Amino acid sequence: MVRRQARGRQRIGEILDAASALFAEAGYDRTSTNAIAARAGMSPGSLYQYFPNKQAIADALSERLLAELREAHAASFDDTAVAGLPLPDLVSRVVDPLVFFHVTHPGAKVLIGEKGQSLHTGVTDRVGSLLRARSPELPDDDVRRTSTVAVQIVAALMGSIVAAPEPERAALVQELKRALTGYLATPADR
Amino acid sequence: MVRRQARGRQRIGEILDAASALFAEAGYDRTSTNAIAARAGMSPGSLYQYFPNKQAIADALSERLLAELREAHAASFDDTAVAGLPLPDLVSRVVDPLVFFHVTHPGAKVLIGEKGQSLHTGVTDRVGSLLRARSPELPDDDVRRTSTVAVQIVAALMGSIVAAPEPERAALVQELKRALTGYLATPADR
Amino acid sequence: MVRRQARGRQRIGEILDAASALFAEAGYDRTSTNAIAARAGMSPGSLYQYFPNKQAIADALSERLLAELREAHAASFDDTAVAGLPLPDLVSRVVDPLVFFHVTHPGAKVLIGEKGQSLHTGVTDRVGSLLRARSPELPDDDVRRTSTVAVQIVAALMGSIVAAPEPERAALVQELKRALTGYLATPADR
Amino acid sequence: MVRRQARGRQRIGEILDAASALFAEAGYDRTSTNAIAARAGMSPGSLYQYFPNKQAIADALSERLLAELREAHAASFDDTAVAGLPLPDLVSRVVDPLVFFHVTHPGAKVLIGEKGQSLHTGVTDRVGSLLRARSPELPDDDVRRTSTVAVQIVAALMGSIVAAPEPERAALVQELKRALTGYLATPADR
DNA sequence: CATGAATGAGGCTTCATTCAT
DNA sequence: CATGAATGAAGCCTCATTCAT
Repeated sequence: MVRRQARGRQRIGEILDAASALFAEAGYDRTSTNAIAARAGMSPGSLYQYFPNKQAIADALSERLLAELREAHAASFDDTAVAGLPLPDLVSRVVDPLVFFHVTHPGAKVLIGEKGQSLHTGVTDRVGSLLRARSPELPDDDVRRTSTVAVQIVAALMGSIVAAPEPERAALVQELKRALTGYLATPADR
Repeated sequence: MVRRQARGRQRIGEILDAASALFAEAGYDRTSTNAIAARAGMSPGSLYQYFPNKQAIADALSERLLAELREAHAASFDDTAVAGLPLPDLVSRVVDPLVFFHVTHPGAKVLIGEKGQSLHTGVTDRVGSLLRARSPELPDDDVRRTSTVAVQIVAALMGSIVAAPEPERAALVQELKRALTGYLATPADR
Repeated sequence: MVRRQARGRQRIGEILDAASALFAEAGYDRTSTNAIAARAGMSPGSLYQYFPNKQAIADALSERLLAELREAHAASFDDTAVAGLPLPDLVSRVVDPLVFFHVTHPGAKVLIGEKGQSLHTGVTDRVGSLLRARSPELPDDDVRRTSTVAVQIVAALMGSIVAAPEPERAALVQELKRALTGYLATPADR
Repeated sequence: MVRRQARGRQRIGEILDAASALFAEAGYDRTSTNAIAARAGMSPGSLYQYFPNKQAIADALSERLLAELREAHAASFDDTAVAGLPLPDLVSRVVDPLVFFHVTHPGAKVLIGEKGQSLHTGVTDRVGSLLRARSPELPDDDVRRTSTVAVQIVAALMGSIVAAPEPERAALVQELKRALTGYLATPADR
């Protein structure tokens, strides 16, 4: 029965892989559940053994992406050591795995940035806690707003970055870092 | 026959108004052409007299939005006088009408930011020419890249700005300006 | 434009005819909307131009059947002259057109008898008003109960009657009349 | 292997219990075999070990209901002593256990009354033999017809009876008895 | 040129049934 | 015999587009 569960997990993974690829290619609305099932090598009925409806697939995909993202970031630095880093270094430590992640998971760019989808929320929270660690005196509202803006900037540029061929990609990543650094270094008021 | 053309232009305008409203409410995919026709007070058949298919409506809407946007910006400053402005002032002169425009035309936020749609391209070109005016010595590639990034930042935040209720909206606009100022003020290299 | 409406009414009629036949053959659940459309000589999409969903077709069919039934009964006697009739005659005047009606509209037997469907309610109300006319002193609850029971008896036997070939059919109609006469002639209490 | 068979019988019973409950809740068509299996605490595959298809479950359930019904009736009186009873007493002796049975087995009301399902046939035969015992001189056709009609009347009203809350239920049972007594007491001809 | 009925492919989802384990 | 994942046809309904009037 442990085999059963392992098999189930694998099939869920296949579904999410297929959905990720198709969402990346055509977006959520234009991706049919039958197409996801076909790409995952199963029948439509099987897909519905694992997910109750199309939205649930997107949700689960968001969850998985978020988890993988957390893992990737955890490998890049630990939150406690963050307060002392110079801003450009911090930005690089955050952005680089993020870019790698998105290049590796092109499906992410469709889900991230859509409010209410858990990935977006999760990433924003994570960035918020980083900001909080660096600026403990900042009001909660400002932390939330700044992290939201930062995440949206990243999300906005990520599409171009992922789509760009390699020489240009690096340049765009530079630009993203410049934008974030410039944004976060600029005093909030005035 | 001049009357004919005037009538046609008006009907096209009605279609675009309807499409704009519906795209804003539900997005492109979830807006049906029949709904657009109904909102525009005409039959589906009539709609197809003016547009060959759904995408053409979105394209025409993008064109019209771009034209209106140009007009709005032209009223805010003239390109030739831009070189001397301090950066924060320039940003405000660009961003404020843009925000006003998007608040007034909520449909724009669905179309802007989608690559290949003419609005996006047009706005990027326009920003590029502003950059060029301020930094004549910058390589073409850098101008293009910087303007693309700037436009994407604006597009990314515009959604939240339009959606936010007024006290928060102003705060988000501040953040957008901070982001742009910070980005453009930060030296490209290093 | 009057032609348009006439055409629409006709197509609605065709849909109801088709639904009636199929409901009679297989019942509501086993009748597909695509089958109704096909039998009505139109595409599934056209059907949905006239009805928002499957249940609405059944409802409209019930309404139409009820109206036709009212007409048939109105031709058989007028309510005001009913009080003086001997019970067997009254029963015949009610039952005969009903039987003719059901033989002519086999779809009716699926809809009648299902509580909450308007035909059933309508017929019960009508029978109730007949009872009320004959026995003005009867409590409301008894009128309702008696008419409900009478209608259910008719509905229950109608299936066999419609299904039976002619010599047997007449015999069953006799039985139905006997049942109703016996029921209504028997004093309620004791 | 006796254990085997005992186990099998028990599982069949569980399936029929589950089916009975679900048929009562939603009807035959709207009850899925998977739901039956789940309610019976087994897998779909196991269910199909005992029944070749969905209809066979309904058939077996009808058989079982009929057997239980026979048992209930046998406890209420014996056929040989029936000839001498006054009609109202006979009706009560038949109807009361029937009502109790249906209240106890709500699933029965979906199956009874559907021609060709064995429960209906069985009940009709039983009533026929009662009639035959009381009126030995009656032609076979009349016996069959009368018992069919009587059973259909019972079946028709049973739905309302089972569905009604208690004060109303008793009243409806009274009505049912009145209907049967009236029907059977009324001379067949003229 | 307007109309709106008509089309039919296709989307999401369910479910009776089978089969590998 | 049990399990439950797998199947795939089919059901209800939508919608971009066309065409007769």
